[in-house]
Amino acid sequence: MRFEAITIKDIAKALGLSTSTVSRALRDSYEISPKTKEIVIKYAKENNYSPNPIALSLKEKRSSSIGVLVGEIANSFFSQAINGIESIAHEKGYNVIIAQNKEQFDKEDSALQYLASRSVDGILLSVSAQTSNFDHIKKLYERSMPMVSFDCVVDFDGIHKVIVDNAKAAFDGTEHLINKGFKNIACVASASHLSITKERVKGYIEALQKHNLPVNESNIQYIAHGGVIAEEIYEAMANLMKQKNKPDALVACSDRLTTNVMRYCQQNQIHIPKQLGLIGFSNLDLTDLLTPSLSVLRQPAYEMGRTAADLLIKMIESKRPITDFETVVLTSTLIERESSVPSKK
Amino acid sequence: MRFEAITIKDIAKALGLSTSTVSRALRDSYEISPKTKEIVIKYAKENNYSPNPIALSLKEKRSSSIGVLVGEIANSFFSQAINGIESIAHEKGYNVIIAQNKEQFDKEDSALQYLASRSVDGILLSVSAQTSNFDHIKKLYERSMPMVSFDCVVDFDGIHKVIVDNAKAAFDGTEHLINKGFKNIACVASASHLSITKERVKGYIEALQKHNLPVNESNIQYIAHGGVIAEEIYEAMANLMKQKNKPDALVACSDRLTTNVMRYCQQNQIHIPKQLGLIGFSNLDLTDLLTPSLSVLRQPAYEMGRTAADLLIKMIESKRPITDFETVVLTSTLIERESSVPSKK
DNA sequence: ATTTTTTACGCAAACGATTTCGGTTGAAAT
DNA sequence: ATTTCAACCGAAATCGTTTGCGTAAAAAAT
Repeated sequence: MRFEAITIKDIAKALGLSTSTVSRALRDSYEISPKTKEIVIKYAKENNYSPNPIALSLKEKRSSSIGVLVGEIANSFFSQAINGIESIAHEKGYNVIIAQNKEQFDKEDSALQYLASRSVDGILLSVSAQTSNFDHIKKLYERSMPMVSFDCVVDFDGIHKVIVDNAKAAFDGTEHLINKGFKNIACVASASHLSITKERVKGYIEALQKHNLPVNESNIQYIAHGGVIAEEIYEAMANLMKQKNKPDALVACSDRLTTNVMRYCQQNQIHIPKQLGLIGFSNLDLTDLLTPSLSVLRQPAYEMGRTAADLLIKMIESKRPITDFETVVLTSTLIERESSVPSKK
Repeated sequence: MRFEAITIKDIAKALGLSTSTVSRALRDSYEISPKTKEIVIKYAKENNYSPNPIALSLKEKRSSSIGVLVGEIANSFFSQAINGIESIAHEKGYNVIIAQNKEQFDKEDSALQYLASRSVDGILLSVSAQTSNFDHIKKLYERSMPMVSFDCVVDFDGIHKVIVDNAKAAFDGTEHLINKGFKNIACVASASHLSITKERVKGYIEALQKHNLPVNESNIQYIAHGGVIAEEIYEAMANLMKQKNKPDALVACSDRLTTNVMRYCQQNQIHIPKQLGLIGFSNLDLTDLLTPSLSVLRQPAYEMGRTAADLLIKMIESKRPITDFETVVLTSTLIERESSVPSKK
């Protein structure tokens, strides 16, 4: 059983006209008499005709759809970003095909092939935590597939990027902890090769240095899969906490990391913020409901999605090849709550 | 700038063959000599040819894509269900187009038109909280668009449905509270006209009746937008708590409702579970981290997605019209945590 | 050597829509 | 009466692919 729609041919036959006349009447061409137009439009409306988008795509050589490739839609940041992407895409007549990489390189690769083969007009992507080689992306890009990278961006030039002020956000978060009196601050970040990780760790280090605090390499833990595997974080936390000089606070560099750090602390009776101050990157809606309520560095996910989609569609619709590539940097927000403020005693 | 792929025509021209020969060679037809096949396949591989899916869609009258229309992807239940849908869809060669209704009728309607006009081969849908009239869905369905309804299902027959044992889940949740010693249990549910709401409220009432507890209509609050507007819940909670005979426990009938009930209690210094026991439907990953940790009724979202997608694809690929419609009922799980257990004192 | 069968390939139509080009009216202008 | 020119409409190409049908040449059978 398949959905059978009425075609322009059916209308032509029913009305004793040619398909070209019907097509022109529906597109309100000046070559068609008002009378004929009226008849055609009336008939089309009555039989709720709508043009077959596939036939149109074939003719126009465009599918009016864009692909979005992200870590996982269950991630609040991404679902918010997707909302932003869709708001722009729908406004401009594109539909959105979503694919997930689950922070795995091979899934990213196959999803990318998949999107390209489904002939999307362009792709928005945030690379997986496992991705250190960008050949698969470059290859597609060099075959002139319009692309915009956002959040976890690719590390080569010649492509639009939309990010937040990662270094500054991490700097602010770290400095915030310092200002609250914490002295030995650890950092849990995603895979070390990611630009986003490098920037955030850089901000963390700079804040320590500004305040003349020692930078201890063993206080920086990198999580290969970006937090989707909880055990990796538990292990990292165990490494941190078994040190002689245990950290008294921690900056977590992504959503998954932040929540899994909390989970570890809860399971191991580490009191936040008494034994460990915590601030983390997070776009979760529930951070205010946690105990303690979570101080977060929040990214403007919706805006990032909108910006990235806007850049992509401009690129798709541009007549000439783009040679001028932007890196749009949006600002994140520090929301101070309980987890980063030592309990007064 | 647009992504230009190599076509079968290009190969034909380059190799001095006809397009039909190339097509057949690539599809390994017996009519083509091994030699020719080899040449064609080699050339195709070298120039990484892949068939244009749009042309194929036009020819085959199918797009190999299915639409999914849900409340919002930021909702954990839906993002998990979508993961299940994608797992089946990709396995069977379909891609997934996601649309959101944001629990609004008009958005649902336009998204539905949108999906149909994008010529998806079938649609999976969970209706919005505002939807009490199903004409827009029926119309599409009668034009023989394959559809499967899941979670928040339509209220007419002749369509596959995938749901959980809503009444039983609510019954179990309510009985659980009763067994923990709560006596005056309220219920916060989504829009009253939804089948899912009716069933859950039914289960709630049955549990009260089984245990000879009075059913107090004013203890049942219906939330028109299903929880996306926090104020509606705050108002409902205020209504409940201003009663002379305040409830001592509460069953919340969806994710958003549950978390917003918690938020209300936190803002109004109502202690859970001391002043109000709480159990709620939720598929959030963080419910264990909340304070108190949240007792939940968890739906098998991933499995529901898989089941619904499987039914839909079977329907799409069926030769004959389906006349036998299933309602698959999966079981939800009660996870007991702190929010539903009175603090011992 | 002639006929029959196979093998291997090309032609053309089809899917649904748009668009270029061309043709037929009828009326106005000369 | 002839020319001109709108106004209106149709035929056909096009997008990329598949597929039924036709057919040349080669192989096999007579």
